[in-house]
Amino acid sequence: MKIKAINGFKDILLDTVLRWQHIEQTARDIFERFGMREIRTPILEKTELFSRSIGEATDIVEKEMYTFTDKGITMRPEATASLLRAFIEHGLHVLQPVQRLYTIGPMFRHERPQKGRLRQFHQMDVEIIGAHEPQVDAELMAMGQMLMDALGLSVSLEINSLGCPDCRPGFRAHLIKYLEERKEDLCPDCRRRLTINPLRTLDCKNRGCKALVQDAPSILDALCNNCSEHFAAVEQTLNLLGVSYKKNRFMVRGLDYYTRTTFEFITDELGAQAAVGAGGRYDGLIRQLGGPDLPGIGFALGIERLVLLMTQQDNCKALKPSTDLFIAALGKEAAEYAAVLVHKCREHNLKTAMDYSGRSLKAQMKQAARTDSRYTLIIGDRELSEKKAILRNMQTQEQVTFPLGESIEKQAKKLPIIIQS
RNA sequence: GUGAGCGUAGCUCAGCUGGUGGUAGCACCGGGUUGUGGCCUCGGAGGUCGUGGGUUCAAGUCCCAUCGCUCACCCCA
Repeated sequence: MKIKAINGFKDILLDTVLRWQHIEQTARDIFERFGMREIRTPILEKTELFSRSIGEATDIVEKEMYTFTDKGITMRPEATASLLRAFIEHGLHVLQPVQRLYTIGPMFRHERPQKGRLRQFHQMDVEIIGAHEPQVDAELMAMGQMLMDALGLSVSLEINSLGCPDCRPGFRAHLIKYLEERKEDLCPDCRRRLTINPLRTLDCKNRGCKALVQDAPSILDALCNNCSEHFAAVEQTLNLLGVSYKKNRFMVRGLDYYTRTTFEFITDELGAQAAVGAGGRYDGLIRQLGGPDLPGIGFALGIERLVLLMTQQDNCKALKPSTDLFIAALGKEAAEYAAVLVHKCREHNLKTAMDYSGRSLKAQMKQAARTDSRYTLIIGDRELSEKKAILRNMQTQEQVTFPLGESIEKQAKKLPIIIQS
């Protein structure tokens, strides 16, 4: 029996890795322009950390966590909880009134895999802790949009407010009342949601529910003055920054800790998975986890989903591996000579390759083409005795003589100058 | 957890109502080009048809089971 990777866990191969690297590098660059600092936290945490932050009754905590039940530890299903734990544990708030943090890494959820959804998936997670100002909410969204633009991805930004402990319960009661009166018209899932998480009905894909919910009370009308002003200021700042967005009063969040502003970067090109990034404000969470009473806001981007989108929107043509120089050797002595020259060239910063199998020149040229080599240096025993190798520009097909008279060290210094000019 | 679909070469796939596994495409190796890649051309290598049972003279094909994968629901990045 062949051993294969387990379901929902994927190898990331060769060219695909280049897309990952490009996404991560672009993200780090932009995050750091916004003053974000990277932190890295362990993958395993006390189970309680997640149940307390994400919410005891959420699907994630109820049935999706990889938990070592005998040890009371869990593989993180998301990053915010871990990041806040580290923030609190190390008292990072005393270093700066506002901390801007990001982390990149794998998350684990035991869900049924499908397109854009895996059991081990990767997120880039950004959090701003200690700022309650709505400008920060908008700034974070603007940063997300900047990243999407830099990656050449076309997605849309939707925003909503979920209110706060002052106004959400009232709205919730209102909504329940409205839905109860129309219970017969709801899909079976929504009837179940009514008791577990009534806000979720706003998000239902069922056509009947969608229509029904159109006339349901709107959370945006139910916000208290503070939340309402906050949301208005977020909108105003987005407008000032030139970030386009759409208000979506039906957008809800799966995790319990969200308050006020929530937002999603969405696409309709990933099958059933719409969100490539999502987040929001969580003003009570840090205190709830035993830390100082500080507000926070953050969001996560799904790297696999970005890679899929990027591949689908065809924005990765330029991402190809290449080699500066391929050295083709013919004959035993030439091969020995070439092996040393290859090593020296690498010391001088050239991406250099050769083939040790002693195959025909044709085969070696083919290999050079396959590695997308810019130049090929041909050294046969004949060239060796005449102290003149042939340097071929693979693109223009021009060939010049390259003298082998000097020491290998000197040649290795000269080659980069020729090749990089 | 629920539902549907699919497992044939490294990859993408043909294979009709059962009758000897494809000169298929891509990739790989070699020749045509006596020492020059991409294009062309010729050849070569590569398979327990996911696995186990059953029906049959005969199963890649039909039936059952099992494993795996995919997509969708739920939920979510």
